[in-house]
Amino acid sequence: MSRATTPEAYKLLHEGLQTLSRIESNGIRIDTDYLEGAIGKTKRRIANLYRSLEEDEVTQVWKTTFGRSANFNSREQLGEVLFNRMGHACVNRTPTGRPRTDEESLSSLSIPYVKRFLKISKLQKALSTYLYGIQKETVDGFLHPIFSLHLVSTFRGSSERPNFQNIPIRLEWIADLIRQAFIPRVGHALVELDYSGIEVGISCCYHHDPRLTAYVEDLSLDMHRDMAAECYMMDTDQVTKQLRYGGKNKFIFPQFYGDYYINCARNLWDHIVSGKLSMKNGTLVTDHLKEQGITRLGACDPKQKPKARTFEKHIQEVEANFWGSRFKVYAEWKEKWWSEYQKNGGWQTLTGFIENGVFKRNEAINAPIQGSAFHCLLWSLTRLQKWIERNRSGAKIVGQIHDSIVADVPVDEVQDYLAAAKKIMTRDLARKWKWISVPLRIDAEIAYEGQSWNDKKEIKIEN
DNA sequence: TACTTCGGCGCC
DNA sequence: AAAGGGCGCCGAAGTA
Repeated sequence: MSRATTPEAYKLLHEGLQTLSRIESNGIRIDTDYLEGAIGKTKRRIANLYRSLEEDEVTQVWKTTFGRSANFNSREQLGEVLFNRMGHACVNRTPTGRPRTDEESLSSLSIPYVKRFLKISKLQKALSTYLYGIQKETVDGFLHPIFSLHLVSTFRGSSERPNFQNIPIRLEWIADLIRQAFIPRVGHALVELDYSGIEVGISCCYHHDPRLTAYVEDLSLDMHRDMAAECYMMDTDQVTKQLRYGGKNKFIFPQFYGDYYINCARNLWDHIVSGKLSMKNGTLVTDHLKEQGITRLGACDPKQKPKARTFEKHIQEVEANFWGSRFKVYAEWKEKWWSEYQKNGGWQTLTGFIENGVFKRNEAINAPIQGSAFHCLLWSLTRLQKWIERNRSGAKIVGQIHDSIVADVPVDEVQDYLAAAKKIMTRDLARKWKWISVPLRIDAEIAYEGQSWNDKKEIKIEN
């Protein structure tokens, strides 16, 4: 059970919902010709890949195992073929005891068939969830995703039919395929504004950890680079973009979400091994770690104590330092927040919402941060929509992705829109909520007329 | 045919 | 002491 307790909290949701209705009504323009072509091409690519596997031994075993009911899309059947018929060792199982057949488990087998199977899976996901998913919801060249405020336990928003909040972006070749379908209206540009590091910033408003606050305040500091250096035991000036990515997405964020050293060690290790990553000076990171006395990952078994000279042991120490020293105040806040929740059965967020119910430790600690961060976005969204109406702007907000706002803006209004949005999202919001104790920053990206969402490039905001 | 569960995977 | 926060959508497989 959760409620908007204060009048401001109620107003935030009430107005937010009206804004989201406007966004749904606006819709985003879709290049339907492109979509049709991309669907055809992707279908042919998938068919060709399957054809190239017809002679493979795995295909033959698959046929003798399943006969008429063979389904070469089925991961469950693949698991049966590989692990029970062909004798490959299954190291990963799901909670129900079935062999795990996710990308990570399968790619570690290094079987040519499997490599191609995974490629087909990626294309199939792109085709069914995205290309077809977008096409079947497009009406007269526009897509109108639904945006809700009542479905997420943390008070974040959600999106469906289709989900506008999980359009591929991480893998370039998939992003290329999907995002080209999203285009600006005639005479418009797509403008995307996102709060940089809003959840980390809002977390500081709860725990006031001085070291984390310093990272947020001082742009010359770089937490992700620093933690990559510590995890991979190198100087900060040896950290490449990819290694920084590992520090950020395989250590810092998982740690903030409540993960622990065993998973982090595994993922950090896999990151450098499967990517064959090097330091800036060209040395392979695995070779470098060897020089530092670390030759292997370690058992990564929760029941075993990590052994000396393993990467697992090292990351355990990094973790201990992370919470015991570096972000000690944050760690103390987590304990306090958790025990207060256990005592009271709920909490109140900085944005004026009361949340009651049964929560696990990690959920209780993350929910207020995630929800309050989204409320920053939601407030900005309504203010921006009001600015658009008041100024008779031709800008149309077309979507929201948790910490970002996507709008379709007349080309000659772009600078006005950017200036107004920056004022609202940073200065006005900080004035509205006095508890915001860190600087608010936004980044802007733009895709011009004739381009697509896939072409968005960073753009400076003039004050 | 309709529905549920599971595993998997896309995003923040 | 426990051990990854939040979603929506897909196909496969089983059940009603």
